[in-house]
Amino acid sequence: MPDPRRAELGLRDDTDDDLHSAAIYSSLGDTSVTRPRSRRGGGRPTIADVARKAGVGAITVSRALREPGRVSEDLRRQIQAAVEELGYVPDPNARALASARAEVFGVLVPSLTNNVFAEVVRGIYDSLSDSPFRIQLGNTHYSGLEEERLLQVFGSQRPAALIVAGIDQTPTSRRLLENAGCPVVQVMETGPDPIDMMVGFSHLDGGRTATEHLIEAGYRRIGFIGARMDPRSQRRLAGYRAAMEKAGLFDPRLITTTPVPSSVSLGRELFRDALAKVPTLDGVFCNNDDIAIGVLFECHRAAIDVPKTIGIVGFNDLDMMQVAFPSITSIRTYRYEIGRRAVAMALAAIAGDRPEQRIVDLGFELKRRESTAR
Amino acid sequence: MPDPRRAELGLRDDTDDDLHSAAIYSSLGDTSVTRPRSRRGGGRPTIADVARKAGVGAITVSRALREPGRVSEDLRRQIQAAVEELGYVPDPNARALASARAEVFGVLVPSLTNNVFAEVVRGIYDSLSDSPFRIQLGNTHYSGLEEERLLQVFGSQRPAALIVAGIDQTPTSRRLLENAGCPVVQVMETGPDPIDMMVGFSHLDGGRTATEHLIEAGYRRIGFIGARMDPRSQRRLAGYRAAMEKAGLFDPRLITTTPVPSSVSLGRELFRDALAKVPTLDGVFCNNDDIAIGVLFECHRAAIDVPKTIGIVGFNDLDMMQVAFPSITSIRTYRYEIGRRAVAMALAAIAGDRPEQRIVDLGFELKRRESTAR
DNA sequence: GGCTTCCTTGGTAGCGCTACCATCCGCTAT
DNA sequence: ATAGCGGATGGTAGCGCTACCAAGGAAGCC
Repeated sequence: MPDPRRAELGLRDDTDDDLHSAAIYSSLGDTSVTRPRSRRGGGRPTIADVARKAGVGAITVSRALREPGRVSEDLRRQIQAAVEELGYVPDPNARALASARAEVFGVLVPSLTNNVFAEVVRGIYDSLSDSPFRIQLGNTHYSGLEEERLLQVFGSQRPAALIVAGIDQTPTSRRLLENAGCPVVQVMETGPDPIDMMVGFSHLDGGRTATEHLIEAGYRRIGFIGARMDPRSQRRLAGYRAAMEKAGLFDPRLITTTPVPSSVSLGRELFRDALAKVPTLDGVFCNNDDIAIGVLFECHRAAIDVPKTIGIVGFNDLDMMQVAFPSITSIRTYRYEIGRRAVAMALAAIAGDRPEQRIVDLGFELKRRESTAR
Repeated sequence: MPDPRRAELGLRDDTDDDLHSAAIYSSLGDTSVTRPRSRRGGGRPTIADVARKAGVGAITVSRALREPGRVSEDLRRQIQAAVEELGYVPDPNARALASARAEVFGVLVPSLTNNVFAEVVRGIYDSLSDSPFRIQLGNTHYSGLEEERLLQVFGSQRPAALIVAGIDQTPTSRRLLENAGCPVVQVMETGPDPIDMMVGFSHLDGGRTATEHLIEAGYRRIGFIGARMDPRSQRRLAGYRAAMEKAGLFDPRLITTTPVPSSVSLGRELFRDALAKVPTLDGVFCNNDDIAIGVLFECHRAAIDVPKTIGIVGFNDLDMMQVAFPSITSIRTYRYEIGRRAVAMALAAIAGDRPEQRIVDLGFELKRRESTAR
């Protein structure tokens, strides 16, 4: 257990120890004069300790650890042995300070609990787990201001790469990203004007595809139900609108949205609102799957037949959608893959071979299921 | 956009600039002799720049930023002005190196996508967003070995505090945590032997309460359905077992588990297995809400009446449970609050007033709903 | 008035590491 | 042989910041 007193008093408890150690050193006629155990460090072994034990220069230890190929095998082995014996672990802070580059990926997402971003983040973590890179995750809460603040904080660490969700950065955020001096990947969406690199798909096309599917299935009074209405939701709505207008079915009263964060219960409420507004509603394209599930449950509760009376389409295709009864049609998106690809592109850029394809569109897939099988 | 060539060649592009700047400085008879623009730093303003501009010593700037109370208001204002004019942001790496303490909270969770941990993490982030602390989030994938590895990595950064999920650390992990030299909070569960501090609740009691509720509602052949079966699931199962044995209803064939990660579709499959094994099954206590939702959908599909034929209880009480049709009884847990409380305790310990209550049990609540209203 | 005490401010010396350059060695080309 | 070259190794000098100590002055005390 960590010594409570140490933390309580805000003290580091090494002063005595180290005076002590220094005394021992000098009484042994050791090299304590040239390197008295510092009063400040936690007493953990440093690269100099390893170097001394291995009988080499500190810089050679540094090289053996970072670029093993540039050190002869003999020394490498000796150094490795010394590292293990001492339990040496490099100090990332010192490393970052000396090299002016931290082995850190900065990741900015608007939400931690939204399954969609959680999947992207998981892809990022999985891709980086065997690398020396750490991850600095920031939650912007869908706020441009918060994004700017976090970018400032992250930038001060000189990260190796930055991954940010979305393409609608504020001018300030954009400038911060442009001047970050490291690869930048915008994820979740594709767009015309990347800061550096992009991985995602077109939410507009997704919304359009979902809506066209409902139209083709014979639904006519198709509502759009959306919560949160972040830029990606807006583009799905734009896709919905485009499809509806093209079919001559558009009616603004069919749209029900709220800035409130999305949830299953909200889906249920919004659907009731929508039905109250347009009793002839015969289909809904839901902003996301949580909303769609809420709609489905409300249909059950109100004994509305799905897909006969109402057709339902979701967005993202969570695992739940294929299990639901009836199973729910949704737009399958590749969140995990987006995370993986973003890391792969960033790593390539760091390694020097920047991918020539700066914008990667991973697409989506319409999963037709029972909820629209009329 | 970051200069692609810079990253491509692995070069930093400041060499020319800085020779340049140095030349300008000296031609202006500036202080370039005492501080020629370094070749290495990114050319960003340092504390020395601020100090010079404000006409004070560097250490005073440092103090003004960290302990404003110890600097006169006059100087504080001057320094603040200089900071803003230069756009100075302290380098956290240099700070950590010099103070042997990084302003970082290390957080270890077994999963990033499991809503339960996502909520805890959200609580942690929200509690820390106005503090100077950054968060280092690690995903252990429910692996003790991975936890040890991450603890090693995190420890090398000298974090200000560590928050870890669960109480079943390996001996190595436990030793690493004990020697971390910072406050440690174990979250999600409570147990008898904290490493330092704990915030959570009793999963055993939760499992028992859920099961007792089913028994009281008149169900007899009550199954346990669980996926993943991490230590917390095991304890819920133990609670189930205790309740069933006490009522003389226990039968090992009623238990259906799998080490596979939990999901809604898995819930459906496990329920089918359970029913095939025990056709007289009349209730299920589900390891978590995803499983419960899967069970509910399968009941719909198979036209099994809930709650008449089968009673369902979930665990965690996601928002969805109250919206489902029928709404699903569940054990409400306070994940977000666990995250907040863990941070509050860690911050208190850092500040010096360690909470005298080292183990905080936030409890749970049985939410009775339609799925068990027989 | 002289002394202690506290408060404010600054100088110095690192924190642990790596960039940069120098050195040394063994080898090849002439 | 000897200059030239590339690879291996090491020394030096920081990276930007803060712990530690010292100094100076104001305020309080006898």
